[in-house]
Amino acid sequence: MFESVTIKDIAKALGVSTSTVSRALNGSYEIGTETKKLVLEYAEKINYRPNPIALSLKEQKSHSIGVVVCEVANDYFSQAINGIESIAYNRGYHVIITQTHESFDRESANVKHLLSRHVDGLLVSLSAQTTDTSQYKYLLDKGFPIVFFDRAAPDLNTHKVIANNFQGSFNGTEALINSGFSKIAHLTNSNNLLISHERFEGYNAALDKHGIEFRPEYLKHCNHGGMIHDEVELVLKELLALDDKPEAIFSGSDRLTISSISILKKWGLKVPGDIAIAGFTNSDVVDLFDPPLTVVRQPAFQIGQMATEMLIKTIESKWPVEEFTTEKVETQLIVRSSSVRY
Amino acid sequence: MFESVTIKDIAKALGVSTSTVSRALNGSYEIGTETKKLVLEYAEKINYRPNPIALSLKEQKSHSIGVVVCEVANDYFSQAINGIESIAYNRGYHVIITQTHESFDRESANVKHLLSRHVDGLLVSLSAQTTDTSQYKYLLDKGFPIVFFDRAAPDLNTHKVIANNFQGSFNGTEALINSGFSKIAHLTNSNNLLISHERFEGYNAALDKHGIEFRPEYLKHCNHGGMIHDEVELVLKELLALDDKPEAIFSGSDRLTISSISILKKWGLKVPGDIAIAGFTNSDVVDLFDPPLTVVRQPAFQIGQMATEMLIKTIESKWPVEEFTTEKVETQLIVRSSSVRY
DNA sequence: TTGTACGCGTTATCAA
DNA sequence: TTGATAACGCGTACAA
Repeated sequence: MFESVTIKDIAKALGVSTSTVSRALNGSYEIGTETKKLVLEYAEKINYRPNPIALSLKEQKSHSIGVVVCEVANDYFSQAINGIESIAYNRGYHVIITQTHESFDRESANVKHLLSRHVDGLLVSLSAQTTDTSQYKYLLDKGFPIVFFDRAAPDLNTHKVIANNFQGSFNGTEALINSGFSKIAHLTNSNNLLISHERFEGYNAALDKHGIEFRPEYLKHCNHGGMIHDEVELVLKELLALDDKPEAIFSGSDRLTISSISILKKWGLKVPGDIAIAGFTNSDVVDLFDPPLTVVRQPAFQIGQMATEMLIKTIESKWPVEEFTTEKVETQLIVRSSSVRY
Repeated sequence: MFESVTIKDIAKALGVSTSTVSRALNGSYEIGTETKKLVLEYAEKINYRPNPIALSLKEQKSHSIGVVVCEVANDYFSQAINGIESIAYNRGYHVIITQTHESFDRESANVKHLLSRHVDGLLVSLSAQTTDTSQYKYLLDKGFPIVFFDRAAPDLNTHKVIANNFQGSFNGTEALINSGFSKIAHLTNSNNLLISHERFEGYNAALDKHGIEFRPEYLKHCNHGGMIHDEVELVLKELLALDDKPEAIFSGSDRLTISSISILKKWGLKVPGDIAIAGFTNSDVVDLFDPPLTVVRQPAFQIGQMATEMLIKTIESKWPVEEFTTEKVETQLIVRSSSVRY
């Protein structure tokens, strides 16, 4: 079953040359019909499978794609990887996953490692720390296929697949406003990330639409410098120490949403009640919170699929791609009682 | 950066032969000290990286390991994959992940696919549907390295890494008993899975220790035949229709725990209150349930790491392994107020 | 100490 | 229509 049958074995068994076998297998027409049939039947019989490694060496393609994400054990990314796998599998690619743990150094090391593995292309979601995108620029300039998903580099000219962060954030914030809150803080990821900007804009636009003035002291970033829990704790302390405390928080990330609730509960505050929370998350158990959480969900699986399709298309197109597209995928707002004013 | 530098390039640049370069790079001592130095310095300078594909072809090793799990987007498995990746990465292996979605057919297709990819070994967690393990037996008999983790085949003689399901289940059930429940149902995975047996035994032993009689009608399996949600709904209906309804449920799986709570809440039942729940899960947000859930957590990351280490050790040992080990990893009981009797 | 030649499995090019 | 051969990048047995 796993000991490899090669075209040599077939050639020897059938008394033909390896090139004949190769031609028969690859459907080339410059071959005798009966010879072809013979080879195909025998190949089928002994369950011949071409050796992908030899193919790779020959074609100078690894048929693998590299994935750079911050964390695998994360609802959003595990769902995205699911989507990536599903497409890659069908197209005959395999996927090498690497994690940055939000560190720029690990991110560059991962990219180098993947390159030394001769991956045919890269699927990247930037780390929160990353500001220097020159390595990607370098690769892109040489025509190396890279597709960014979710956390894209704003200045790089390539394919991108991202959620409609503006709209998602707008909707989530508006849900809080609709249930009577006007003092709404915004807790979000590193300012380095484009998604943070987009989500802030959505938040801001929602305030604007409802005639609520934006207060700079209500905007808090977490840069994932150290332990996320400590960072969130600090930021929440600052928010609660304000003269005019926020009544609600709209959170721009899964991890921040969960951390916040956890900390606030630890402090004995009721969520909602003392303070309401809504935010981005892809966890499917937040529905079971009491009360269930109002969330903005990203179509992670679909984003993974789209990015992978784009990447493979880019890899397999012989001509350098001229037109880069940015796909925006709609988010889903799920309003639950957690954003209802008590 | 990504255009490959080969030993040929180095040889040409330095006016030596490729074998000299190869020898210098591989630290062979039958080479002139200054030649060696020269080569190494130049290789470093132009950032030479051996082509892993050529190496694979030469060595008849792919330096990759295949992973078979039911689902990536699952707390337990994404954490396990994290562990797998961390070890594999360090040891120079990469990881090809496939999903069964609990289907036996997909499982065998995945194994075949991984084999045709020439993976050096397999890390397998069986699908809930799988009863026929002959394909693994066949491979193992040929000396192909396979390590099972979590969901192992009882009848196969190979390395296994599993959580101490008995103890975990015992502890979880006892936590419910300690808070005053005696009518405790057990909801668990397919009877095909060894872990289901072990978990049932743990549950049973806890009842036994506390002089509680086991009732067959309190034991319910979910076979993942169709939609898990529907299956759980059916099973819960049966439990609640009993003359002597259970006061608590000890659940033997992440998905079942979450589904149950979701359905019971949908029916307007309070959890706990009307019925208490405790169970296996690796989700880290169940702490935020109100009240927080009593759970048994598996050290998924560690299990992934151990399984990968074992597999790589098996792959790299030239002699067929005689002694197969079964590693038991302790689970962690986290008692929360959800198992307190109201 | 170094260079030449071969093989790993495959496809492509050329010759027969 | 088919076969022999080179090439992909590497390591290594063997020859020098």
